[in-house]
Amino acid sequence: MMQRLDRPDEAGRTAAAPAGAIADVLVPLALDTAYSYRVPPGLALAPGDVVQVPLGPRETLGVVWNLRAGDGANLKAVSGCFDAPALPPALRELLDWIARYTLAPRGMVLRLALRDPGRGGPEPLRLGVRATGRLPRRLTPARRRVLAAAEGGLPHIKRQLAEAAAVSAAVIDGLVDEGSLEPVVLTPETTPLPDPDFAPTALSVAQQEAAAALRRSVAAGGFGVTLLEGVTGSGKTDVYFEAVAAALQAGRQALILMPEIALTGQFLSRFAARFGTPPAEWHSGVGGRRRERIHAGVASGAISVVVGARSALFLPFDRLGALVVDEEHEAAYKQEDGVHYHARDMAIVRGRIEGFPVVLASATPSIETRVNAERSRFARLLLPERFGQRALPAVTTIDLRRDPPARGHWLSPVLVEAAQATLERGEQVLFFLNRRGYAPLTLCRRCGHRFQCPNCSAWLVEHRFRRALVCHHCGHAERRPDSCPACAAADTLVPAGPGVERLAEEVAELFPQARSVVLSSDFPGGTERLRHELAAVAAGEFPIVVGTQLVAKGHNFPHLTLVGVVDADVGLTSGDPRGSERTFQLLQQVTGRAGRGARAGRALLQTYQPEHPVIAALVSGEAERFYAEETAARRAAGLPPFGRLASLIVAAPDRGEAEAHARALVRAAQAVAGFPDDVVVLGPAEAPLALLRGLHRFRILVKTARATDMQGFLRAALAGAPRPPQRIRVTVDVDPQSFF
DNA sequence: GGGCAAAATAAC
DNA sequence: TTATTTTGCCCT
Repeated sequence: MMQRLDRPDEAGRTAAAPAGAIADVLVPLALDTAYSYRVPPGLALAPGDVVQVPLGPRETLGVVWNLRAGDGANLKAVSGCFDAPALPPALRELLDWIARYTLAPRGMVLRLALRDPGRGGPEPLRLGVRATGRLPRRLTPARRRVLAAAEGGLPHIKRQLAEAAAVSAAVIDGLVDEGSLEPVVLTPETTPLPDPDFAPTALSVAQQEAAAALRRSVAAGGFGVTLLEGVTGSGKTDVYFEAVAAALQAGRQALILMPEIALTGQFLSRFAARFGTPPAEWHSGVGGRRRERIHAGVASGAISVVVGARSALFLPFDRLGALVVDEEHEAAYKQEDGVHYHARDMAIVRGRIEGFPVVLASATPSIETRVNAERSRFARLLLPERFGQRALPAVTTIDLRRDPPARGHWLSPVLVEAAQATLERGEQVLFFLNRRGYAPLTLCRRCGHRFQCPNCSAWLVEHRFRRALVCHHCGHAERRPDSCPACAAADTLVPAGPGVERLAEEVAELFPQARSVVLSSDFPGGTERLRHELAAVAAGEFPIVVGTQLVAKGHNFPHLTLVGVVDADVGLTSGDPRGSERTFQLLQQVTGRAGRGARAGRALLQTYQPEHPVIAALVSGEAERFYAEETAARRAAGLPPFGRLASLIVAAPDRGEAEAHARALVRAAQAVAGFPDDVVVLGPAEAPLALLRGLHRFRILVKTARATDMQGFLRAALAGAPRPPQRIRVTVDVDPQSFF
């Protein structure tokens, strides 16, 4: 694995500078500068090589960022070079760019692209068998079938050959003993490459036009961004598959990015149906050896298509010809710890550096992407209709002021009646409520005490199944007491408001004869069982589904014809600058789940504010109007994508300390930059992971609409701040387009 | 000033 | 990130 000094250079490369060379090596630590090392004679190095270098008293991994002449007599020497694929120049350029843009140390950005080479050792050799042409002494019918299947002398995997010949593995072993088959080592390249001409999909006219446009831009090569916008069910996937096919036909590679949650088996088989083989899969669940294999395959070109979550963006592709960002509006593309980056934006940067087209696909694009399309920075392709003449679900509101639920209930009689009728027709109903747990607030009906998180300002949410009060902000959990902690009265605690668990209780009472299931991210039994239940829902096993936003993503439910949104106002009043956009996207996706099977669907939104622009847009189907209004509102408020925003995040184990330091930083920033109104403390910044690590985080929002150099501003703010007191960390997040 | 733990800092 | 150095705090 390691090419040590005492071993000859197996790759056979000649040493770059025999007179003596110096390598500038970047190590994956919180360091911004590459360190210089002497290249020992006999070690052939090239920029991008993964090397081992001494660092202080230990040895560490690094990447050669630059090579230059010089004897480097006063420097430590590079210890060795790994047999891992070198980082292509364009990828190094991307990493430098991201470091500069996000103000992260270059070493931390490098970390994103390095996955411990050498760990796990070499790939275990897979053994296969190959026909030798020698006949066995006795030729039985079973043996005849095996030899027929193995004809041609190509190597076969034992199990697959046995299956193809409809015999047991014992027959194969027998033939090996006879010398008719010989064992051979299978090379990893035996994995078939996706075939762009395997099974082209029949496309609608609108799809054909969009696909042709994408094919043209991929075939022409060069950088460009295209927004592929299509209502749910319009067949965006089939269209961007054609972009992937065009890249393959041009002899190039393709990458499809998806939010991790959308990467389902359903998607992979769809890909296999089009290209004859599933793509390489890259996400947090892919571990060890497989990761390394994909890494190497991508670098060598043995892998031509990868489908992956945001980190796949840093794979060492050499010949990328197309990059698709599916569900581009998803917040999951934003990395919130370590290096703060938005994978969609960085995908575009990679496209610009390497010169290939980028496709952003969504039924509900983000505001910034729509603005970029309107300003012609992105091309826009629209799929306005559902595939196969299927109508979009009719969306109507239930005005809760006029048709309120019965006391202590949450479902309006109008919705209950519609659900009843749907169930009688043998169709499926989804009650959607984006609130986990039993009740969002617990209070004492004697003294009015409300349970609040000790760390955050949020209320504690009752989870009846777990018998706990949980903070959805930071993960803090405590046992639900029997008596009020404030006034000590017993049995006076009451749940206020509904969560999905409580809704399920009401549903069971209203429709006792119908099987129902509750689906949310805290589903008991973990991801495995959850996936199983989702499949059962898709198969129509549950007439009633009660679910949170989890059911809005990825899965297709062909039996679903009625979606009842129990509280359409959730998220509209939260004060989040992206609240309207998020709610619109979520409800559009959820209501779009109805009527994707044989029968038409409809959706009912329970709301107190039917006239709200988001609700009105959903009902009228005028997405365009929503985008126009929201864009105008953003422009007026100086919010993204019009205001330039960045943030400093101040973290410390102690809440008071973190806040005090955040305020000190704001004062320093104001003094240095002199825009008193454009620096605001927001906080506490939610960050479940940070809090699990025992850190409280405060976010300072820097809003500079004027043509100020954002980076200069931030550096000045940090430089002018008092020296950070002990145990406080400040991280910087520059993200003008997608702040929240 | 010793002994110990926590915090700060250098790493080519 | 990790190993080493410095600082802070309690004690005698």
